[in-house]
Amino acid sequence: MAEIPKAYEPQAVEDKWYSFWEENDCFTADPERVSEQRPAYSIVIPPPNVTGVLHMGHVLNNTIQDLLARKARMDGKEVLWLPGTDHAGIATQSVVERKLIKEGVMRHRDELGRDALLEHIWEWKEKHGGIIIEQLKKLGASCDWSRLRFTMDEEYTKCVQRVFVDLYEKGLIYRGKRMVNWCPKSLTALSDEEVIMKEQNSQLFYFKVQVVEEPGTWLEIATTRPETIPGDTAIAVNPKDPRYGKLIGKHAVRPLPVENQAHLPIVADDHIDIEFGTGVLKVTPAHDKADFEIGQRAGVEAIEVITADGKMNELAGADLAGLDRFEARKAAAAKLEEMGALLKTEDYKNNVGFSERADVPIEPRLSEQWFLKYPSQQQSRDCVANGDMKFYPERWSKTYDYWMGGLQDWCISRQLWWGHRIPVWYRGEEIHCGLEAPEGEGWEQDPDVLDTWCRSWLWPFATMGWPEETNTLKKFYPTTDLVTGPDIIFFWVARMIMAGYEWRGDLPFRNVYFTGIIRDKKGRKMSKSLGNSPDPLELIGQYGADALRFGTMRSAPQGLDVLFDEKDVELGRNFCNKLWNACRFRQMQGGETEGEINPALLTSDDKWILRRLDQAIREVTAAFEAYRFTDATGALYRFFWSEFCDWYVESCKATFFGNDPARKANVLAVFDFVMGHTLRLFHPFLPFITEELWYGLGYSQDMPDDQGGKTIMTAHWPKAFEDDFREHYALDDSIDDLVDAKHELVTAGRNLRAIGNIPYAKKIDYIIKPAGQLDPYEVEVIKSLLNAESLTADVDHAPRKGTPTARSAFGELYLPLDGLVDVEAEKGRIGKQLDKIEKEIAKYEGKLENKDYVEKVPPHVLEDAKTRLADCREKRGQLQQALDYLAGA
RNA sequence: GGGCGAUUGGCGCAGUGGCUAGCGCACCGGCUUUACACGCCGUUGGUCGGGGGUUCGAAUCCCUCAUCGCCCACCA
Repeated sequence: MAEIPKAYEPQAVEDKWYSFWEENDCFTADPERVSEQRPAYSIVIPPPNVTGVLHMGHVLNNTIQDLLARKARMDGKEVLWLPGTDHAGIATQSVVERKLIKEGVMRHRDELGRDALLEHIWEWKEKHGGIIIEQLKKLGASCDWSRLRFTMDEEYTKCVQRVFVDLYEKGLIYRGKRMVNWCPKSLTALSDEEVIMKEQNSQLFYFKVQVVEEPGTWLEIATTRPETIPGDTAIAVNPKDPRYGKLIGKHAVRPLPVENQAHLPIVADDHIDIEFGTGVLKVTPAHDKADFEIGQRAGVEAIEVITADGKMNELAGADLAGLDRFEARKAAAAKLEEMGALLKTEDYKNNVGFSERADVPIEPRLSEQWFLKYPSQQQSRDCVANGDMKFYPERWSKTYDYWMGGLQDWCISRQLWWGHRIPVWYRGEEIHCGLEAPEGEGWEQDPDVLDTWCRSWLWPFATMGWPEETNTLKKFYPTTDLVTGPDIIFFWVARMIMAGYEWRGDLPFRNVYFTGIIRDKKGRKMSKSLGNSPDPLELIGQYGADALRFGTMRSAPQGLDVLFDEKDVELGRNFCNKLWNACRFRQMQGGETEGEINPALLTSDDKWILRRLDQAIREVTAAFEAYRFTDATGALYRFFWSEFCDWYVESCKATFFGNDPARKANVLAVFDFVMGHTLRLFHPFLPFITEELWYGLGYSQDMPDDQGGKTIMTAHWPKAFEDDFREHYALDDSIDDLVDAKHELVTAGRNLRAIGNIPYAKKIDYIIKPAGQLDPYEVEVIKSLLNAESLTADVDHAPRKGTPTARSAFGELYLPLDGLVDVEAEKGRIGKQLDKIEKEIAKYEGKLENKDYVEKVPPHVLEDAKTRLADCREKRGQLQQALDYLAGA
């Protein structure tokens, strides 16, 4: 740190140290090093989409992971932070398909064929796949890049197929024609979790049907989907409904299609809500989940009238066939009206399921798909309920438990090409499930691929070499922490837990930290269309990665959404600069680095800052244990800025600019001790600048050279002071009282300047009347902190009238100036304080006069109240005296 | 329809029965004080969403209402 710039310049520093860490294998986990003394710590990254770019959500999520990883290294653990990317089935395929269509390469994927399309996607992946990884490095992420995985890697693919085969053999996977959520745009089935319910402004159509057996009797039906009438195969009513009981078992005429007006049985079903609409439901088993079940119970057939891409087919009749489902709705309503069957239409708000990716209404559809019965359900549910696995914030465990209690089979096949092919082969009626195609001619592999999450759920162990019992797997599984968003608690977290138990016989991670959602400062979700989503790389360029990390962490309380404001990053930048300059100041004082601290020469301020440091270590360490990162940054911010810089460093100046070399050397030693600890406490949050300063100040000298040199990355995490340490340096409680009183006096003394309207730079004379024995050092420091020309200690000082006075337990401070005081303003100020004190006194007097209070309150509270009252009365006396001084001035 | 969360000075948050309700930002006033104007010093500002209850004592516990947000749910 020969030439230290006045302001911290992050760019060069960041690149330099990241390369250094990588070159020295600082991020590489070695299972061989794991031992009882060196426990393993592991965390797997939630793999970002391979073609994605870094956004603020990634910043939040990965900063937290990096904090945990770096803290664990400093705790002396062998750390594996395992990175990777996800191939993101539908998302990636749609992006590439759109691009190819735009470029005129194809109009539809069928033109190109499976292999050619996959080639294009791989090409795209190679081109854009590395971006996000490089961006994570910019953020400072200390991942073990030598273990980078991709969900479409050959080995990973093997794992996915192996799992499928295993589940198939266990009888947990089956194929069946069932109702699934069908996306008419992506032409694939979706799991329930991929369907988003949205409220829609729809219409409720009322129409009538004639009862066959009772001419003249009509049933009124309310529906939102008249276009599916041709697919109706029954009419259902509630058996308890007195209006319709006698009609059960009879038939009604289905009005559409006009060329085939079938007779439908009127059936009873408890599911029907008597209150809703007319209490009569048209049953369309092929196009509604509930209707499908009613149809099954009633034993009626299912007639499909809508095609895979959402159009009406021939069975819908001449009037509707070929129309899009939404056009058909209008056409069907019009037809009913024409027939005189439409009674009325009402505006109606209902919830409609949308495809998460394609954002079009899904179509419940009868389709041949693969389904999975979740394995290891009970264990997975129990481990969270009984606390073996902990969720932070804890409340998500309720959500988890609720979902685990209502598991439905999972539709895992997708009619896409980009993904893991289902390892099943067919030949005529024959079916074979296995990793390889069976011997012989004519076998055709199932064309479908597996749901994205059906691969992601193996992430914690499939990335570690499973099914081989690799050292990595042995030492680092189960992982320690998982950091993810609560939006994928079902998609991913729950399924990983089940997979972990099923194939490893153990939970996949011990703690799950759920981040909040990043929003803008107005609380809106970040989105491209709103343009409120800042580019993290730009922020890093402008403020530095440390600033971004610190700012984000500082505003991300556990369990709440993060209202992100660029101001936070600016604050992080300012903070780094403050840290930089404090170290720069140290550097300017010269002297030996990290000298021995001599207990005999410690000043009250030295002891005080050591005590504050001890407190900060405790707070930050506790905050880490509770995953409360805002608390950690808050404690550090306060300690470093308010306590260390504002008070300690300022008080050091009395010594640094004085002429007591022994004391100066000692203060420097304390400074280095505190700074060395402070840098380490900051390192997980501010990896770059702390490393730069660690080296710059020479604190790395005593570090063991066994790993990547003398980096702060592996410096030991500070420990709270032991008793013998406190005794050795005489860090007893009385220090706080002394120094607090001193600070109070100084603040009050500075205030006297404001009263006298004297600029801080102007050297002035103060007189102090100490309350007790006064150490010359204290006089020196107070003088320095007040920027006083002189500070005369005078036990017997009797101030003249009109003298502004400041006081604390330390003593009284006078500013003997004439004509500079706005007496009335000062009287008002003191009067205000007096009012406050009077209220306080009244409150405590009231309390202490209350018999119940005195009898029932715990002794220490009673004592506190008495002390407090006495203090207030004394203060009142002082204030009154101050008023006296002013009077007559 | 169920469940969860939030409601504390202008903004964002801390504070889960007991000292004077804290912090950051913003605001206001003053400072080119030789680490830092990405800074320093000093102020101002809150009857803790409303109501009720328990208690010697409530921001904190209970009940209730309100507003906002999220999740779950097959009323067509």
